[in-house]
Amino acid sequence: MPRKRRRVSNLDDEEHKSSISENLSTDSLLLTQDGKGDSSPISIYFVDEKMKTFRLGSDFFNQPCISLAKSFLGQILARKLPDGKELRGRIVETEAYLGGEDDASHSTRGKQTGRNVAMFMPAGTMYVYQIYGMYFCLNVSSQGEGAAVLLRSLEPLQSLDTMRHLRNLRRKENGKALKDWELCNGPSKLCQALDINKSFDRRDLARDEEVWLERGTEVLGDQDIIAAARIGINYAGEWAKKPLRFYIKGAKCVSIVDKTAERNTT
DNA sequence: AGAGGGATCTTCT
DNA sequence: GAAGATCCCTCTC
Repeated sequence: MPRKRRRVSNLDDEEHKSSISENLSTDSLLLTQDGKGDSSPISIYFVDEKMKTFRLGSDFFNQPCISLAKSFLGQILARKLPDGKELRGRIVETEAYLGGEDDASHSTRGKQTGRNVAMFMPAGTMYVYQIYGMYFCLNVSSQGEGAAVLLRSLEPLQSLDTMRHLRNLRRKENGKALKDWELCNGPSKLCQALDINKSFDRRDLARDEEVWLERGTEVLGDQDIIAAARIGINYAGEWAKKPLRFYIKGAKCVSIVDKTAERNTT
């Protein structure tokens, strides 16, 4: 039986030239980890002359897994397509996968395989794996052996028309049009919308030319973050219940809202 | 709003 | 050979 495969046609040409990087000020070049003031400020920015944009560097990624999972919230994931078009989205939901002790992690019990080696590579390395035979998920390795953060949802900011086009490639023609908030509200949806696939596995998010992270404009505090159980890991026993999923309270594009967790957070 | 099933194939046992 | 860090469509309440 011939396999159906829709052709990836030329992307929409509408321009969205507004550049977020141009609006970034330099007065917040320092941050304190966890906002608790218990560690000295670290420099996390550098200006990539080649790309003419601010981006978060290796120091940002080199922090403990849970800390990094929270720190991702509010930051901006940027993607440059081969045709030069830039897509951006604000990260609103992540999950921490701690490594050896974590039964839900691909790296549980220190298990290292061909698939998950990126989890053991230096902090900031992207781990992209295919799931259910047809989707991709994007993780970023953190401090800690085999630990990584799954990026689950973005609030689309730039080039939404292109994101919608990329998302529609695998959908029925008769299907309902995707709302803006549905473009990236799931781990594999964001990979579709930003055209992130297996070729990004093991690449460095701090230095890659096609995808990078920028400092968001809003400063978040602990009161803005909900901690809830992770999704789709019910097989993991006790670890399935641990509050290792983090999302921005009230954010529109969170994939699954946990009302119980929100009640217990106030 | 929620339940259920199909799609689809790599990875590891 | 089976499961899976998912998504989408359809059916029902």
